[in-house]
Amino acid sequence: MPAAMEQATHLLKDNNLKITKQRKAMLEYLVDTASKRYIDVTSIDDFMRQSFPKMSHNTIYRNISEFADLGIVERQIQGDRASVKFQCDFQHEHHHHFICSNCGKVIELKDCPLSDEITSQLAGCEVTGHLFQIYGLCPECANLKNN
Amino acid sequence: MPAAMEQATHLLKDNNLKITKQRKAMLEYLVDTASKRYIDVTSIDDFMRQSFPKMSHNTIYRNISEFADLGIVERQIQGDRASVKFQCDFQHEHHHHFICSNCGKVIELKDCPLSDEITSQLAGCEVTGHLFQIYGLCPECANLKNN
DNA sequence: GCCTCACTAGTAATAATTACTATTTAAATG
DNA sequence: CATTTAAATAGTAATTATTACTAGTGAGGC
Repeated sequence: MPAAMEQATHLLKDNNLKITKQRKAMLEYLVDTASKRYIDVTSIDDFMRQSFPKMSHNTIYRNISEFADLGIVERQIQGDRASVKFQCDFQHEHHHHFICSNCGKVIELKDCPLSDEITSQLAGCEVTGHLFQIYGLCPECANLKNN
Repeated sequence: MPAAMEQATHLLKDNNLKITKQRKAMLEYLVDTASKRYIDVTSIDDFMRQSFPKMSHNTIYRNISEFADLGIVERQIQGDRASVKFQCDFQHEHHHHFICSNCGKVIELKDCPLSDEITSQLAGCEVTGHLFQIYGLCPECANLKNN
């Protein structure tokens, strides 16, 4: 079992969630397809229901929600589609991403732009989070477009 | 007529779009309520249809789209709701925002975190845009919460 | 004031997501 | 290993947000 699966199932157990066939199948699919790119929720729904015709929307959406709550996947709207990506690494240090707007692929960035200079402009505010992302075409998609 | 309305109607005319009662009413509402905060699209829909019971969803959504295309409003997903904000200033220089996750209010930031150091990590990529936003509670909402 | 084309109302369809409930199953326990 | 039980699931239906379609209307140029 790949490390990512280990970590994910561990997290489920720690939270009294059962390792069902459905969850396992979903996690495997996500590790395979959404480890380095965002994939939209409806195509997860489509795929799972093709592979397991008896699976209900409910199950898929609920599980995605739970995975997100546990930090197993990261939710985000790409373009106008609700998407998720498998968490890069559970013990990974804070970082940001370049995201290909064509294929959803992500590239990790080293820097975090949050600085004292910036937060000092926010006197009285309670800062809870931030988002920094660069968009564009990854080398592969840029090539395809220019040829 | 406030400057923002002037600019917006000018932009519409320049693009062969007519200044209809419906558009005017929507713009007025947006200038009033969405100049310094994000407001979600469904509540625009609700409000407009309360004020003008004969207005159709179609009209509201189409106009929001057109306003967005012209840069009159800025679209964004806040939490999980499609939201818009009136454009800060049409000739305003590039900047980013702190956004209150409770009330949607925005505070402008001076800095842009995009640097050569960062883009140099993206060899081969075609960068088309970026997003930098800080989230949290504005001073008012932070106060409310702590009392 | 008239004409034309963009715009709108009204209705209906679609897509994505959530709700509900009877049944099933993972996994804890004896 | 058999029993038990809370959690999860399937199946169906509802809801919510958004878009499509078409006949009729009105803004604004002439």
